[in-house]
Amino acid sequence: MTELRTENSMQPTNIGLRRLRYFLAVAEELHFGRAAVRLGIAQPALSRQIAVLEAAIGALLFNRVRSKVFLTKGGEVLVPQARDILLRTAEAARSARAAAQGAVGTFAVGFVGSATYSVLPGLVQQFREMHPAVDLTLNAMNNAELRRALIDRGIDVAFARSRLDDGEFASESVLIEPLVAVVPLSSPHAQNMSIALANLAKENFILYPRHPRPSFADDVIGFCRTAGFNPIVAQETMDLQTAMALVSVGAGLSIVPASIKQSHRHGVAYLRLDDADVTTTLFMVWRRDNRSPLLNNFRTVVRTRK
Amino acid sequence: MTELRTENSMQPTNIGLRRLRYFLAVAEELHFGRAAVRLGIAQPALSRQIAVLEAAIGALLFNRVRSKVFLTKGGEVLVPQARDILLRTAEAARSARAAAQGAVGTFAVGFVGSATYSVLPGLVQQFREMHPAVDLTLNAMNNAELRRALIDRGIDVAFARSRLDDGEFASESVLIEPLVAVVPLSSPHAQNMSIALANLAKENFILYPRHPRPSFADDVIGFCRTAGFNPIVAQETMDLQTAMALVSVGAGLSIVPASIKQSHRHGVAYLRLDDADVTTTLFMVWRRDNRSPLLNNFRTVVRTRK
DNA sequence: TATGTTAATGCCGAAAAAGTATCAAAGGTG
DNA sequence: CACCTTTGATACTTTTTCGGCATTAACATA
Repeated sequence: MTELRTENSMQPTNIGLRRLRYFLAVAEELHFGRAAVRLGIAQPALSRQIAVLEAAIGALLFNRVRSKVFLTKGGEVLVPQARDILLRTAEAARSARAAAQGAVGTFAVGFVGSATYSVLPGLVQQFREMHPAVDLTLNAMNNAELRRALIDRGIDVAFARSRLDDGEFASESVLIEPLVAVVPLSSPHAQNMSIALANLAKENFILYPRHPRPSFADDVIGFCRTAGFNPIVAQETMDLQTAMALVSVGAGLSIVPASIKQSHRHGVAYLRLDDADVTTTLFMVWRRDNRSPLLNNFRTVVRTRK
Repeated sequence: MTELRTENSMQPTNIGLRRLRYFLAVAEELHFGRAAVRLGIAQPALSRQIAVLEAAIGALLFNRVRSKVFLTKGGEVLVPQARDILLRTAEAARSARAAAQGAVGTFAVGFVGSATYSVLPGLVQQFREMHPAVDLTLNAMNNAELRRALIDRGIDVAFARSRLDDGEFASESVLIEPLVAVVPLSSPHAQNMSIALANLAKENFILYPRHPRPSFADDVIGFCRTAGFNPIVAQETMDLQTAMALVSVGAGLSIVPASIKQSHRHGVAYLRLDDADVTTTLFMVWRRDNRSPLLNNFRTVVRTRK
């Protein structure tokens, strides 16, 4: 995150942000045609750009097993990094513009990726409207990184699925949401509106993230045990999007926060879980000794939002 | 770092990795003509690409004042982020390829940015030649992040300018190098081969990094105090490259590790410092309980390299 | 005022990307 | 098994972007 010489050894200039966006679209749809529609381009153009990207990287990113597309191991590794790069690019542009226009203050928000599906986008937008001159930055991290960033004062608030318990921190519950099961449309369960976890004991589970443990995947395993079974873990993915993509092609089912339903995905059905207390809570966490007035303003936005 | 939805709100598709590379070249040279030569393109093409980038970001990145080019505040903010994005892109491609080819193991190296000028590139290259199937990843961090990453086992070894003292860590000095003063060619001192710090008491110092403190900047201040004066800090920059660029246009002088001399920069001269013990040491740090055989192999490379 | 330096502009050709049409391979169906 | 559907790849054309060269504009300096 600091300086690094530029000149040497950044060879394959054939990667490009556009191609990374295209790659992510295909990775998320696992379908060239639909990905092309989503990107607003024709399918042949997409096929070729992916081919160019694969050549630049020096490895196949997708297995085209006739009429089905899967991520290769390499593609799976690339997905979260590509998202990260695109996010950082957007953030870099934002913060550069803010700095150029003479930002009055800065306010840094850290969050777990899954928070982007629920309240976070609205909160950020509202705060930015109220404080256009403040350079609000966003940073996706896991729980361990969030805790460290709070301690180091690298961020002002964290949105996490735990309180990151620490005597120095204060926290507040922002959103309690139920978990839902995501199943392929081809599954017999897809007809139902809801299901009990116990009925999924024989199914293949796709869990995430693979690292770092303990993670959301362990919470899901815990709920299954409470329901009286150990889930069959067919696959572990690095992130939620990859898990959803695998569900959509019938590789198994996954358990996700209900807010994910907002991101419409082809080929999957969402089932309410009948089990009680199968929920996940999003917390806002901050340092008690943070006296920034922006923190108070931000908390006000969060509270009035609810 | 983790998942994040892609579809919405990543608007200005006009940024592009190529333009970021161009931007960095201009930022480092502070001169369109020389930057164009370095990039192997003509100057008008460069001017226009920078203009496109500025339009995409929505702010001027350079002040073109009287045939001198300066970074605006926005440009200064963008520099380290652009470097970070390019580095991450290269790393993403590397790790995806390694994963696709079935990496036998992974080995993560963290480092402070200034280490890229000395032994680190050679070590990495040598290790990769010896272990082509190992996915060696690189990550630039500051000291606080390095310590945390070691504790969290996010990296296997750290290269830092301190031992990151911790009972769990072992460390080894890799390189002790003198500091040198960097002055504009226009400075009267530029004629000399060396100088005593005390003779710089009246000069404007450009220090880095601005964050996080304590940092290398504080070390430099400490050396000056030992030499009997408090330096006049004309400017603090976010990174070494920006500091060097400011030196080259006459904004002041800076104190940097001697290995920086390898990156040839126009308009500056490097002066040895006569003062004794004005040095900086690069340490390799790792966890005592890390039993990875790759760690031992890496240490062997480091030792035989010396 | 003349001259030199340096970034911006105009214009044109080259390269990259996207569109349309079409093909080929795999799976499903009667 | 013939036939149809689905889906990604290929061929070819059009559009857009990028870069080069020549020139200009803005300063600075002699």
